[in-house]
Amino acid sequence: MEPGMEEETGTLPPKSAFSEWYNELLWRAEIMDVRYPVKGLYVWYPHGFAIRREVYRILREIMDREHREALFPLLIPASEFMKEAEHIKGFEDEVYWVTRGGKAELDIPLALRPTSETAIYPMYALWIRSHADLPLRIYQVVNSFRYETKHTRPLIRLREITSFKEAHTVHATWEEAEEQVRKAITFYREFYERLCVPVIVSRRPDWDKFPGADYTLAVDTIMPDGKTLQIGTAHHLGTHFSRTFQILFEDKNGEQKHAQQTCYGISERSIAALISLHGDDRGIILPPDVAPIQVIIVPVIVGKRKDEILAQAASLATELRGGAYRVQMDNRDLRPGAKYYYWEMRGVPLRLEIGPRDIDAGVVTAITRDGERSVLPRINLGEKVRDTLSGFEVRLREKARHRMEDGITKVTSLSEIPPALEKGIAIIPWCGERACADKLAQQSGGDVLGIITDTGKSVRKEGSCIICGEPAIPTLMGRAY
RNA sequence: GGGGUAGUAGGGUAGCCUGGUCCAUCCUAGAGCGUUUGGGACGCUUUGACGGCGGUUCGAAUCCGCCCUACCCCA
Repeated sequence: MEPGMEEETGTLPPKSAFSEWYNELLWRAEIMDVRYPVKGLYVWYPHGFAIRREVYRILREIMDREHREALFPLLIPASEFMKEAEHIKGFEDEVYWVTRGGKAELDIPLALRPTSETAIYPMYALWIRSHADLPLRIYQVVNSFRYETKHTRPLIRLREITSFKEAHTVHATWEEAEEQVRKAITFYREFYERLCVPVIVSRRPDWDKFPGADYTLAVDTIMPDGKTLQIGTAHHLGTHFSRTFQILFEDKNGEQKHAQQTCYGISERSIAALISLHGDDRGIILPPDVAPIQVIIVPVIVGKRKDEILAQAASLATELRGGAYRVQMDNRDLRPGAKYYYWEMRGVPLRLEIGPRDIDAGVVTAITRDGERSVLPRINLGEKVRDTLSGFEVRLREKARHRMEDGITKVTSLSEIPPALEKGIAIIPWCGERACADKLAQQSGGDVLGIITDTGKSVRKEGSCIICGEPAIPTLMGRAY
């Protein structure tokens, strides 16, 4: 940086410089500390971890409606891991191996799970006997390890994924499993709706599906720099794994059949999207649902009325906590302005100020994190706070949705693709052939994400392929993280 | 995978080539005391570092080797 061009200290890099903004935000807002001395591993600060807890509370709430949570071991014996050929091929280059216990070499090396199919399915083979055991729907929230060789990035590309929610379901028929994949997408849509994160769903091309799947649906969003981030996937596994791991059930006619399976996952990339889409030049912005502190009360103290003001602020906090808000009062010995900046950096949705003027007028001054100021009467404050917060949440969701819509461009010719990718996603007509997809990628600098669908099927033909002119299907292209 | 640059206190930098008065410096960094408080307060006092391991040397932030980590460029 040129001398004299320094940023005023105390401010973030502008969000328009997304990469720098993101890196600095992570520690300034106390989400992740990137200084842990192992590549690709990062530390959750308490505030980041508190956000994680709220986000995963919502995810669990949704999952618990028709899944049960369980927990499988981190270590997977090589003998199990190496059973499914496609799966091995997809992961073998990024597996960490435990080969010693103390000084002794292990007879069978143990893999640190990169994903848990091969830990879970041997047990499913024991658990499942008959059609009465189906469907089986289980999930777990665990860490997973992948030896990433590309550039690692906190919350986005990790060697330890700390927060992998993976669901694994088993069904009697292919169609039932297909229906489960479709439902997984509706669960994820609901989850991201609650985070106010807009998403777009597509079916990944066959060469980009999960290793060992019949097909893969993926949930993407557009980051502020225009690149796409995959923030959820759902896979129809068919009988690939049930054949390998001998997951058989006896159907109503007494016949032994291979089970049909699905799996689907979400990781802390959800939190990367959450903070990236909503944040601004002052810090992160959290939807009330996931804010560890929803309301921060800042007493504005003047010397001679100090006790009175603090008492009023404290009773305000008590009252609002009774209304089930997550409330904190900031009575540190700092100037009010310093506290405003502090809590704005950390994303608190609503700030209530109470000072001599407010007390005398019987009001509280309210400022939402997006800068809307209002004066609320002190009586029935709980109701007013609820309305203020829900209005804020709606604005946040709508703003993010509009930016996403602006980032998606429908194009019909090759030359239109690069400018569309600059902004975000291009919707192009594509025939489905790999050769054409490779040419598209090569000539536009983007990747084919997949065909637009929420269900994996019933895709309509529309237009003709940009490369070969054959009948085409609307397809997403983007620059993927 | 290949190449390059760098790592000095909580953060930002100087010093390194030419080894020694090096107790370096700045900040919304930390600690203490006091005065303050409606958008980043001020004064005084004070704490703290040379990425890790090994080597050369009477003496290493500085020279040499290996390792780790970060960033950039190319595949």
